[in-house]
Amino acid sequence: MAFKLYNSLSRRTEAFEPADGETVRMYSCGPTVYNYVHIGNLRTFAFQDILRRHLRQSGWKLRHVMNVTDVEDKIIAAAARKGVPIGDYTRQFVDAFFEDCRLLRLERPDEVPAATDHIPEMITLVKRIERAGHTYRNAGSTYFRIAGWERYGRLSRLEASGIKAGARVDADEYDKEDARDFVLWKAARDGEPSWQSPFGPGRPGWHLECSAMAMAYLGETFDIHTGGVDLQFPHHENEIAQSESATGRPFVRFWVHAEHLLVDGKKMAKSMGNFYTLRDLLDQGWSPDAIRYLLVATPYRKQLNFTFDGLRGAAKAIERLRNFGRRLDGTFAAPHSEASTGMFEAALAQYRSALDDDLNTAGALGAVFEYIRSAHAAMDQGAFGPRNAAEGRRLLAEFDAVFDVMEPASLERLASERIDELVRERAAARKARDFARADAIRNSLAESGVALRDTPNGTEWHYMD
RNA sequence: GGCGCGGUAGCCAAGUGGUAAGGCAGAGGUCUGCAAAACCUUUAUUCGUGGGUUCGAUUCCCACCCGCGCCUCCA
Repeated sequence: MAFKLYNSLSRRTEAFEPADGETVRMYSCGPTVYNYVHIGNLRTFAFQDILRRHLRQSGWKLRHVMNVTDVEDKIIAAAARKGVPIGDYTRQFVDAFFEDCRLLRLERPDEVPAATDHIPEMITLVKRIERAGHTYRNAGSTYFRIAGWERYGRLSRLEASGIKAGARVDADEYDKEDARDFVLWKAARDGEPSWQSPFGPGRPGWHLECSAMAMAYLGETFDIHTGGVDLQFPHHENEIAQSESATGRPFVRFWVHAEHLLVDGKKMAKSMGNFYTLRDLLDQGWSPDAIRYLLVATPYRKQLNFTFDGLRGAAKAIERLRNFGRRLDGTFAAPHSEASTGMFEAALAQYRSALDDDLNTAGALGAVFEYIRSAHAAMDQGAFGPRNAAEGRRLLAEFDAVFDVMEPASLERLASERIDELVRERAAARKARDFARADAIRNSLAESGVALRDTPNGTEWHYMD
C-alpha cells in the first residue's frame, strides 16, 4: 500500500514517493518568534510530526528542515519597545517554542535554521532573481515584479483582480509598482537591524527567508513543503515565484497545508477569551499527552474543533490504550488463537492503509480501538495466547511510533518500594475487613498518582500520568 | 465580491452508489467489601435544507442555508 498525500498544487491526492526514491526532503514553515505559540500553531506542528514519523515508518530516510523566523516587522517593533536587541528578545520565545515541542513529543527536525544565520544565502538569491530580470528597486528596497511572472497564482488560484480588490496599501509600501508585488529586500531604517548588501543596507523580506533556507538545505527542488492553510497565500505563492524565477526549476513537488484549529467552533482570538497557549492548558492541569492526542486525532485537512470536552475525551482514550497495553504485559496461559491473529492482521492492515491514505489519523485510531475491544473480549473468553499478546504489542508499538501517547508524561513519582509497602498494608486491612483503612490507603495513593486494581491474583498498581 | 475547507448521534469523528467505524459521555448488567479496570447489552431508520440523476444516495449533480478560513501580517 503506497502513501498518498494531498497536494495543494494539484488539488488532488497523489501517490507520494521521494524524487530520489530514498530520502524525503521536507521543509516546514516554523514559528515567527515574537510571542508564545498558541495551540493552533501547535496543531500544525503536531501534524508535521505525524507526517515525518509516518514517512520514516514507510521506510524512507528523511531530511526535514524547519526555519525559525527571527527577524521580521513584529519582532523589530516589539524589541524596540523593550529597548533590547532582537536576538535578546527572540531567545525567550525560541526556547519556549522548543520546550512546547518537547512536551508534546514533537520530534526536532534535522535542521532548524534561523533566518539571521542565513543572510548571505538570501542576498545570493535576490541576486539570482535580479539577474533573471524579475526585480526592481525603489527607495532602497528591492521588489519582485509579479507582472513579469506569468505562473503567479498557480498555487493559491487567486485572480489578479481579486488580489487587487482586497488589497490594502500599507503606508510604507507606496513604492511598489503593483499592489501584488512583494519586497525581497527592505531598505534599512534608523534604529532597525540591517545588513550590507549589493542592493544597499537592509534586511530580508519574510518570504525570501524560507526560499533561501529551504534551497540551502534541500536543493533547488525538494519533495514536500508544509505549513498552515493561511500561508498558502501570499507566503507560499511568493516562495514559488522567487525560487522558480531564480532557478528555472520546480521548487516543491508536494505542497501540504494543515487546516486551522477552532475553539468551540470559533476562531481563536484573545478578545474572545478562547485563546490558549500550551502553558495555559498545562496550568489548568491538562496533560501534554491528552493535548497531543487531541491535536492529532482529527485528520489534518479538517478544521479541528478544540473543546474541553474533547480534551477530557482524549485523556480517557489514552487511558484505554494504556490499560490495554498493561494487560498485554501480563501472562497469557491460553492456547494460541488463529481467530485473534486474524483480528490482529485485519487491524494492522486497516491501520496502515488509513495512515497511507493522506494521514487519516481518525481512521487509524478506529482500527486500533476496534482491535482493542475484540482482543479484550478474546482474552476474557480464553482465546488469546502468548503469540496473540506479542501481536498486540506489535500493533501498539507501530501505532505508538507515530502517535506517541502510550508512555505517560514523567512526573515526580512515589517510589515503587513505598507503593508496594502500602499495597501490602491495604491487603492486610482488607483481610481484617478494615475497609475504612483500606480505602484510606487507596485514596492517598490515588492522590499521589497511583491507581490500584484488585484482581484474583492480588492487587496491581500503576502510575496515572 | 473572488477563491477555498467543512456541516454525520449529547460532544469529537471515520466512511461508502446498496443501506452508518471508532473515542468520549449516558443507561442497564457481569465482576468487586465498595471501587477501579475489563467485558456484555444499549444510544443516528439516519448523514445541514430543498430538488435532480439512479432500481437504490449520506455518498454523484444543482440550488440554498449555516460555520470557518484566505484575498493585508497570521499555523
